[in-house]
Amino acid sequence: MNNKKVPEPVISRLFVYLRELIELTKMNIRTISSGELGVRTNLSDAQVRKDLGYFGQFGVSGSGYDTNELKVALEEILGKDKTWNVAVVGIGHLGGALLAYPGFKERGLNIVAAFDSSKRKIGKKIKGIIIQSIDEMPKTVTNKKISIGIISVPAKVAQEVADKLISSRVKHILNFAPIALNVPEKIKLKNVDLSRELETLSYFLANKK
Amino acid sequence: MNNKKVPEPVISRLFVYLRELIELTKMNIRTISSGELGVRTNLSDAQVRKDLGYFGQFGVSGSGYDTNELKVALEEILGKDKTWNVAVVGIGHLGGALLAYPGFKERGLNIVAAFDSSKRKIGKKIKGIIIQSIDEMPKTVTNKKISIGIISVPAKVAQEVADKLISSRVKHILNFAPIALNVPEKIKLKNVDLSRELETLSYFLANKK
DNA sequence: CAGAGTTTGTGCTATTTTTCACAAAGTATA
DNA sequence: TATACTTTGTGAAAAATAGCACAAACTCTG
Ligand SMILES: NC(=O)c1ccc[n+]([C@@H]2O[C@H](COP(=O)([O-])OP(=O)(O)OC[C@H]3O[C@@H](n4cnc5c(N)ncnc54)[C@H](O)[C@@H]3O)[C@@H](O)[C@H]2O)c1
Ligand SMILES: NC(=O)c1ccc[n+]([C@@H]2O[C@H](COP(=O)([O-])OP(=O)(O)OC[C@H]3O[C@@H](n4cnc5c(N)ncnc54)[C@H](O)[C@@H]3O)[C@@H](O)[C@H]2O)c1
Repeated sequence: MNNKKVPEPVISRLFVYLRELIELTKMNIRTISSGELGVRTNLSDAQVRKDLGYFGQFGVSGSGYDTNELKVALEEILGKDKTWNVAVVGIGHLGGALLAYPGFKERGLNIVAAFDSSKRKIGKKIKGIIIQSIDEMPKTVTNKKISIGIISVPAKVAQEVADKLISSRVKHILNFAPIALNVPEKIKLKNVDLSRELETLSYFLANKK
Repeated sequence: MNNKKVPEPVISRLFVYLRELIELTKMNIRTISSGELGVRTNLSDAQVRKDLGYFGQFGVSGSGYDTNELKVALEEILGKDKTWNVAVVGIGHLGGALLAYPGFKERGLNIVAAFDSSKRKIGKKIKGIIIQSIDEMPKTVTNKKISIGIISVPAKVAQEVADKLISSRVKHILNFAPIALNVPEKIKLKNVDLSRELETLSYFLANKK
């Protein structure tokens, strides 16, 4: 165990290990080596060990990691014993897909509120959640203890939606709009830029050797 | 201009610069400094200049970059003069959202085919595209010159879908299923793991200082 | 056109992240 | 219990990425 701050890529990979460990325990596989875990996650054995090394010593020389023990340890480290409430803003194609996805809840991320500006949509119920007007955001965020906001509105209104989320006291934001948002230091902002991912692939087509 | 290989994060950012330059030219802003471009994209001025430096010298000391000139140069570098054909496999919530998104076409990424395994869906038409059976993939990929495949099927069938795409001669893959896929070296694979993005945010909630 | 002010391009430095590589600690076998 | 494996944990090296800082190049102003 060391005390250095943990790089974000490490955190991100821990979720991948955890996901795999959940599968392994379901399959009743009791131990796994860093090498095998690496194969299953497309990462190197050294990477697996180094990542875990940020949080302690979980393995046994010669045999590897106890899958259940490591799973429990990672759940603890990653806060998987807790659940978090999430709001989605912009219930269009993407927002609707997010609302419909059961995988978030399975991972302790409960979408408990949905907001949109369209008169046609407000009041409609999707997957048990009533779409609300933006005006109700501050009240709802407080009442429902929402800590994460997802932005899936068009780019040109994304900044104002971000500001509204922040003034409503959401802690962190996941943004799908293809635009750079400005948020205060303390707010953790993650961007998912789908066009950019696809475009990057197209670059390799255009510049193939 | 230097000859070193271009890091992928650089490529990715060039698309962000380009997007901004398109806005700037629309707004009839003729020149922009690296500093200002950095502010607009949440990047440092040095980063902007370094990134551009991989491809040449585009700026003018004392005044900055000609927006239109740089836009044209980036379009050339990034292959934006060409268009690419894309197939989506798995027309569920997410696949449907991707099909409906007009932004891809605007960026030269044409979704020209959709595949699903569900009898209920095959034959149905979404946004002008008829959903086909997986069996038709090899023929369609060839006929429609599809070079990128998007995987939006459940994780447990994602590998077989990837294999099918590859044997159908798709060049690169964008994968939304939360699982590590194995693909040949020459295939560029990008993963978008939405749960992981959200979970990473929840980590910072669980471990806030 | 001289002097003040801007901004680029880039070598160098710093930081972050990954990989290497091996002693130490365990397991398995007989 | 000895011997041959296997696998961990981790410093130290390497690679990848980002940031600094400044001479050189250009603009602007009076
Ligand atoms: N759908 C995709 O596959 C895709 C791909 C890449 C990027 N994106 C990005 O994701 C975002 C959402 O995409 P989408 O396809 O779901 O768009 P969409 O048009 O289907 O949905 C946008 C929704 O936001 C709502 N909205 C508009 N202004 C609002 C406001 N001020 N407050 C609250 N709600 C508001 C609209 O009523 C609509 O329901 C966009 O920024 C888009 O660029 C989407
Ligand atoms: N929707 C989300 O917000 C979200 C979030 C995170 C991750 N994901 C991931 O994205 C993927 C798609 O999610 P979704 O919500 O669209 O799921 P979905 O269930 O709505 O759609 C999946 C589609 O794939 C089709 N399918 C199943 N097996 C197939 C096969 N062998 N060949 C072709 N098509 C097949 C199904 O018929 C269905 O239409 C999943 O891997 C999911 O884990 C989705």
